[in-house]
Order: sequence, then structure tokens, then C-alpha cells
Amino acid sequence: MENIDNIDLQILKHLQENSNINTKELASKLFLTVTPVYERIKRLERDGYIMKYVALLNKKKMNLGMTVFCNVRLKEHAKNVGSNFVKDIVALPEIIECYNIAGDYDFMLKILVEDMSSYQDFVMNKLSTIENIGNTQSVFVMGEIKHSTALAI
Amino acid sequence: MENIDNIDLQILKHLQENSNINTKELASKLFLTVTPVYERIKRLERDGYIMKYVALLNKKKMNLGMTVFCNVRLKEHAKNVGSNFVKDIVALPEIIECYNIAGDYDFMLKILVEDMSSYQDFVMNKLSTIENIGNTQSVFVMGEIKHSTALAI
DNA sequence: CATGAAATTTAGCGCAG
DNA sequence: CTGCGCTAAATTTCATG
Repeated sequence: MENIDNIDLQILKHLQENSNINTKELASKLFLTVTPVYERIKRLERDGYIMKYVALLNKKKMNLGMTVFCNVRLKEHAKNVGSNFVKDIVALPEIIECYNIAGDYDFMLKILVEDMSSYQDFVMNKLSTIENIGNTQSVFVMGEIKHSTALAI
Repeated sequence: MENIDNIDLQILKHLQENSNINTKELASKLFLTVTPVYERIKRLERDGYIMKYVALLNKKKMNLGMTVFCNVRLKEHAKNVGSNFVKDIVALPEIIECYNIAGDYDFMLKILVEDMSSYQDFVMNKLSTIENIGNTQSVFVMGEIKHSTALAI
């Protein structure tokens, strides 16, 4: 963030919204030629400001229209117990995100499934088989108001 | 999901992880030539399976290292009141995600800020100025275990 | 699925602040 | 001496047969 100027920020803003924009078009938006834009993008990638380029899919179309946040409390909090839990969590593809949180629960999971019965199956046959889970609380998403992958920069 | 076969799924899987892979390389992974892969990608874009292509940035590097989930309860639940709230929420760039949820609270917000004092500033000077917010509960993220934009397909 | 033209990416080189 | 513009080769995209 030290060695990154306003032009870099403009580039990042655009690439966050659409990474398939070509260098020429991006350059014209910034009133530059392709070379500086190309070199800046490469530098931003090299220096780790840009992590990766991905395609975002339509959840509904992929039959994953149901989102549930699941708060999890562990039984024990020994270090190895927590890391075993983490290893199991990472292996479950339905779990899109997992955070270690402060407050009443230890972890919050974001889970994507097709419908309620898939969620039931997930909880009964996958989540519950993970050792050391104390109790859980499911928060069902009724509507997605805003969902951005773009950072406010 | 009806008119989409296993090859399409393989393509989507790869593009979810790295959308900058070129058609030639993707084709060789799938033991195909570039033409069918190219045409399938275009079809998946046209049919809305692929929503957009984006660059994912490094939060820490962009000085947005702190994640907070904020549960919000409204005072009133009249329809126009809720939609005003939604309009205000969408306008705040710190709010990366917003869900209408079932349970004790009405909405859950995912907020990205630099540090605790930025969060205090956000709550005091931005969130609190939104009309009709009853009460809020902040859940601080201590660690990000898993964070994927890729759907499990 | 192969081919080839068009566009874009990528790299080298010279110039200005 | 860093950053920009120009030019040209390599690569990729994309329409046609």
C-alpha cells in the first residue's frame, strides 16, 4: 500500500469488477497507453496485491440456491482439537467460508446447499460426524441483498 | 443445470479457480481441442452460468485486514422502511455483503475495515446514521480459516 | 475439429521529467 | 532512473469450412 499510487488503485478497481477487460481498453479509460498499464498489472500481481483471477458462477443455476450460516461451539479448546476441526472443515466443499470468531460461538461457517433437505443431510451426515463439535446454531438466509467480491478501495 | 454436461462442469471448476487459464491449456487438460472448449465457455457465459470474471485482491495489503459480521435488528418492519434500509446499506462500500436472515436479527452484514478504530468510526458515523436500526451486535473475526469464491460442483 | 485472419499480449528500446 | 510511448514478435481469440 506504500508503493501503490492512484493509477494502481484505478486499475485494481476495474479488475475487481471485470478482470476480462483488455489492457488496451483499460489504458484508454486511464488516458494511458498499454505499456504502463500492462507493467503495472504485472507488478500488482507479482507484489501480491492481486491474488487470483476467477469466474463467479450463478448459485441458483448450479442448484446451490440456499445459503446458511452455521455457528459452531467446540466441546474442548485444546490446540490440537481445534486444528483437527479446521482440517475437517476445509475438506467439506459445501462450506464456502469458515471464520474463527469472538463471542458466544467459536466458528462461523457459510454453507451453500440446494435446499432444506440437502442442508439436513449435510448437518446429519457430514457436519455432525466431525469430532468435538459442542453445539451449533443455524441462521438461514432468506435473501441476499448485496454480495460483492470487490474491496472498497 | 439441465443442459450442462460433465465437460461443462470441468470447465467451470477450472475457471472458478483460475479464469486466466487460456483456452489452449484448458483444452489440453480436458483432452479436447480449443474450438469445443471455446464454444462451451461462450455458451456458459451466454446462458448465465458464468456471471462475471473478477480479480481477487489481498485484503491485508489493501489495509482492510479486519472483518466484522454485524447483526442488525430493525425498529419497524413496514415494507418501505425495510427497502429504505436496504438502499442505505448498498451505498456503504465497507459493507461487502448483506443478507436478510431468519432468527433473532433481521440482517447480517459483513464489513471490511482497516482496524478497530476504523470500525468504531464506521459504526458511529455511518451505520448509526441509517434510520430505523433498532440494535446491532458485532461479531469480530479473529481468523479466516477458509474463504472460497468457488462453488462445490 | 482444423485452419487462418484479426486482435491482444508481451517484450525490447528510446525518450522525457 | 523511473515511468511512458512506440514498435514488433509471439500468442490467443474467434469465425469459417
